Amino acid sequence: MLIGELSRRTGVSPRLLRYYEAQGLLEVKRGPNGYRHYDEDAVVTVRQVRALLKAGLSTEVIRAVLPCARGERPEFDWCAELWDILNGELAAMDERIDDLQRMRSTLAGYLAKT
Amino acid sequence: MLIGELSRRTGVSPRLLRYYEAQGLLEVKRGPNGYRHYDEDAVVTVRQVRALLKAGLSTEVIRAVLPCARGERPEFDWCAELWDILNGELAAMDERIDDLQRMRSTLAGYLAKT
DNA sequence: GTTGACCTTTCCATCGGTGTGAGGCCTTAA
DNA sequence: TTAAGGCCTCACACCGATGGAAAGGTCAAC
Repeated sequence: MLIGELSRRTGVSPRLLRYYEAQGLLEVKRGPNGYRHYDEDAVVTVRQVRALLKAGLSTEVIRAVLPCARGERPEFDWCAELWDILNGELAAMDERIDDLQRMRSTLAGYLAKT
Repeated sequence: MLIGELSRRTGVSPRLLRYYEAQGLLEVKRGPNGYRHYDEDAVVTVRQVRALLKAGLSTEVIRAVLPCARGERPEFDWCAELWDILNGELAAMDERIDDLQRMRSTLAGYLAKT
């Protein structure tokens, strides 16, 4: 399918689809026109990319995560390293959450004092 | 105290202290020189700002949060609104965490299948 | 009076995910 | 043949927190 259709089917702008491609997140073939031709899988891939971005991962991390998420080459040590990366991300998030919740109770305290 | 001292005492660069002021997070008086003069409270305020930033809040949200965090004017409806903002932030974070954890179990599934 | 430390403002840069627009090619239908 | 609409690349702009440089004012100490 062409980029417009993929855009419509995923709700992601063509601009971003090209960007994801440039970041190595999305494979695409070119017709003799130079037009991009995506296969069906692209829809799934784009959805995964969006989900991971929404989860706060960078495209760089996603590039590492994706092949594993797609079930390709689930090799041992390689995925273990990946696992570390993800755990690092999770830890960072947990820390942020903690900070936030601590502030929340502080604020709750101020509110209660009223 | 002058900006250099506040910077030393908080570990925050003068550049950022000026930025926080520009964002309306930090009050400061000027001497006849044009030099900024901070009072003692500024140290506490800066620490609060740093904590909230680290917790992932934007300066815009922090501007709304701060007066309440400092115990000033803890008025009802006003702080209720604030509460909504914070809950919104927390909800967004929880959602991101959820996404991330879902991806994590997906990945874990792939790993287990090996 | 000069040196050096400190302050001022203003402007430019960064990074990553996006938006937007210009200028141009391709294809199809009127 | 032309108009419309889809596609291409390239390039500039934004946001938000932060760093940094440049050019200049101020003050204290020697």
